[in-house]
Amino acid sequence: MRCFCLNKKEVRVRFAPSPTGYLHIGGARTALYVWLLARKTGGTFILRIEDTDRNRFVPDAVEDIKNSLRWMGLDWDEGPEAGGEVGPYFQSERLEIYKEYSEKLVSEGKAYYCFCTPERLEEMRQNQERSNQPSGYDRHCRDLTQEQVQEYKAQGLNYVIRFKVPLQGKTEVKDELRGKMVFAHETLDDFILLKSDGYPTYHLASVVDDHLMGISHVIRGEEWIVSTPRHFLLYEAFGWEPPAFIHLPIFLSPDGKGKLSKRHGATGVREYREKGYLPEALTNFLLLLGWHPAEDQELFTLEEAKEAFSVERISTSPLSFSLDKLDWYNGVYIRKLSAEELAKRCLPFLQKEGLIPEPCSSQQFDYLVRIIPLVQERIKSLTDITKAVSYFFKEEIDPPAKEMLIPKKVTPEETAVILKEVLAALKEVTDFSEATLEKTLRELAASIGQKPGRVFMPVRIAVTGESATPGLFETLAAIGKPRVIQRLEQAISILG
RNA sequence: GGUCCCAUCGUCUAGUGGCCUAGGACACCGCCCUCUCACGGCGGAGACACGGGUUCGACUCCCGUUGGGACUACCA
Repeated sequence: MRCFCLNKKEVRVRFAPSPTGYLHIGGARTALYVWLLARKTGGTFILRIEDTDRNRFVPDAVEDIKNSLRWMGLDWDEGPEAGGEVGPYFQSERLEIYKEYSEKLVSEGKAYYCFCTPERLEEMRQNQERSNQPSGYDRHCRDLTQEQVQEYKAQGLNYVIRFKVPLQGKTEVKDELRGKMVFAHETLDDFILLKSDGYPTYHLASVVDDHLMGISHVIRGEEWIVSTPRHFLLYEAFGWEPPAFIHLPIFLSPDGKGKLSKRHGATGVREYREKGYLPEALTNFLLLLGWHPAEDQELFTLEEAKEAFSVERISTSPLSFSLDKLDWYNGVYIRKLSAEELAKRCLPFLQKEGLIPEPCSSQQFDYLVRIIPLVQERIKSLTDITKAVSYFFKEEIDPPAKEMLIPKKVTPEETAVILKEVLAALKEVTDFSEATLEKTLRELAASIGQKPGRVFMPVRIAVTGESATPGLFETLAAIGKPRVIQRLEQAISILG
């Protein structure tokens, strides 16, 4: 039975991404849950940048992470730009702290200097693999004497600091969702705390920082479960009380094979943004990926999620997600937007396609706002807007193919006659409004003895070049008489 | 290989021993609405991995099997 009781002490939680790439969709889900827990409990949400890997550092990753979080509506109380009492919030600026704490463990005999070269380690690993032995450091330097250490240091050899894992016994760790897990010490090796470049490993840095920053709950991906005993061992070595741990189920690839990775399409939040997804849709989608409300409910604003969220309803099984649901959410939220708001959000996509100039005149924008309601329930992504409105903005459309203009079971000649009748009738219309156009065209169809559809379809294609469009009359009205006449004439000449 | 985690419709999930003939959502199929497409409405198909226990009674508890996954770096 899961039981999650908030301690009396204040909730301080952190999202601690590593700037080795753009904000990953899985990271975004973690950030969401962490933020939700903070907001739900009136706690503090901290953003901490774990930039301790100099080799994989990506220069604009921090910017991307901050932008993506903001785009999703997740604000942080402490961290980069926000400041805070327990900074700095970049681990690369806390090197002295890690050095101090790791040296402290060495002096207490709980950690030791290791001078093994990468080459030796590599060879050891290969031997272990070849003989099917469990992998792990062979503790070659664990029992070096003071003198040996001094000598190696004097020689200028590179060294790391390793944690001295007890040879016997076991460590019991607790996950708030999964309960207790036991790890025998024999299965743990003497992991590195401080690398030879003076940077800490994740294990050291996260434990030290979580303690120093007063973190109450660690929410992180399931891939960290097997490292948790190391972290408990560290808390114990320092004499600190460990926080509560909550491991989130990982995202599997849509084909169910392995972790979600770049091979399986978009993994970065920015990619979803560029693909025309709304932040409302993405967060709602992510919210229900691994968490479920007490009462069935599919639609959540961030505000509602803040109310409803609870750690104990997070699921534990790994999940492979399909984007179908995200597309559905996107459509739902697109339909909820006001015409003006949707127009604003679509504008960059239209400008990128060159359909609307940059900067956009107020007339252009007003026209867009007028068109939006016609296509609003027909697009499921912001990128769909360009195709949906192109014939409204273009002065001329590409001539439709002849076959396309001709309905089934109708001859080209008959189609031409119909379009000519329509052309003649529309030329007479002075009030080019939806209502008048509908009345005119319906009466015309009746007078020439044609079913409405037989008349409307060729007109639709002639004027838009598309067989699927918004309602014909509102479309004609929005395109305007001159262009409608011109496009009808173009179609008639194609048939002629 | 070793350690650990997980297991209900295709997908996300509800389910905490009798409320389950297993509920919802997306996707799928059909019908309705209709000038096309969409939206919307109605309906349909679709799952408790397997085997042992425990119990008057298991989707629910225990064990095993199988399957999936994570980790196994001077990466996080």
